[in-house]
Amino acid sequence: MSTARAVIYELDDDGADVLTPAQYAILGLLEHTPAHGYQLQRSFAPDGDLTGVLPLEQASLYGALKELANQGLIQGVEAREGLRPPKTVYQLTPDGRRLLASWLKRPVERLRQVRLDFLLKIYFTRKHGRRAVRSLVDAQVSACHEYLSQLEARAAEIDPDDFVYLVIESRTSAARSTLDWLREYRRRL
Amino acid sequence: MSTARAVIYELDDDGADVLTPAQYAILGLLEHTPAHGYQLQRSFAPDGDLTGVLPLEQASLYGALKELANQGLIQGVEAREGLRPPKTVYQLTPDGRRLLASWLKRPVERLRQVRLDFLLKIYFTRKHGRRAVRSLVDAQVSACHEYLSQLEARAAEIDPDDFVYLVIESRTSAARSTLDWLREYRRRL
DNA sequence: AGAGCCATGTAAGAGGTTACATGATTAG
DNA sequence: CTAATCATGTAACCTCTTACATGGCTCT
Repeated sequence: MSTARAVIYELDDDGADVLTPAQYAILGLLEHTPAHGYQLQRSFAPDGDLTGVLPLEQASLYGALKELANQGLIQGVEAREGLRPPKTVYQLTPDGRRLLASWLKRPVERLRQVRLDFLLKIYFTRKHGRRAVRSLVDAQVSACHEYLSQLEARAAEIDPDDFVYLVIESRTSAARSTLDWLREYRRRL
Repeated sequence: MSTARAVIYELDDDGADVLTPAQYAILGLLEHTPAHGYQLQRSFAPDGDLTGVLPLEQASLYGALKELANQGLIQGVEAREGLRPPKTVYQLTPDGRRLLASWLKRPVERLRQVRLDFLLKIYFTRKHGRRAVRSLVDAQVSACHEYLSQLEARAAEIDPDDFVYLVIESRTSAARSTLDWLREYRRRL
């Protein structure tokens, strides 16, 4: 309990991710429909929606569920059907719901997260309607734009023959094309 | 010894990476000048060339050196200066040299490796002259091009309203811009 | 009767990070 | 004399992955 509250405070402070992408994904999947481990696993399986975005082994999934329950973000209830081994059906707690909501609103910080965490956020935000998606994309565009400015400022200070320049340049080009892609996506929304 | 040979065979078979990027980087640094751990550390330190490309903790560095020595890819000789604690100066073995050369020639497989492993290869290949760099970049352009074709083929089979389509599209755009960057770099060589 | 699905977990190992431990030399 | 630098390592911990263990149910 108190651990979960501490988590929320941290979030208010610096807005950093306190869970792994997989853990947020689980919260997202539980937002509208409670489920047990095996059901969740299907979302990450070869023909599930999240394949390709986020591979998640079965062992990691059950580990994540236990961890989320420990932190008071989800709550499990045992359900029995006949003589089968009991399954634990999980649902979000208020804390979990808050944490998910704050994660969904926040754009990702690093460029490489755009192709993973950001797409994940889009996936769950879609269920909140187009306006929510637009606002997330806008926030991400701003974040990428700022990142790009920082890179360009750094590049200006470096000798173009230096290896470091090549590295920065590579990142700059990646940031620009990510920005282009985001804007194009935004345009179509 | 026999371990190292097995490694070489594996390489000939499927051309997969058998070492971590950090380990290859160490081989690369040792190619022309033998060095001890503390010297190598400087290359990864805040003002070293490889900062930003490959962060490497000191504990990991010494761990990697031990592992490379175990595999017979580098060989260490103890050196003493006065009463100071002895330092171990490492140099490449013939096996290590072969493994490095084959890694340097090979383009990276995954898109996300372009911004790390590939730049690393460029860094070391530069010391072999412009022709070597050109040939590496050409190989990488081909690899990316093939990857892009595969993505486009997959995208054609998917319903554009599906979330998976968005994922593939994101990758496609990343692949295209990587390819653009590579070609632009190649043009300037 | 056997294959495959439902459903959950443990165990072992690899790899990486943080922190600590050691101790001499050099610069200010 | 004190701080920084030289130089190497160990120990505890965390996470992730692979593999195995369990056992009932459903369909053919």
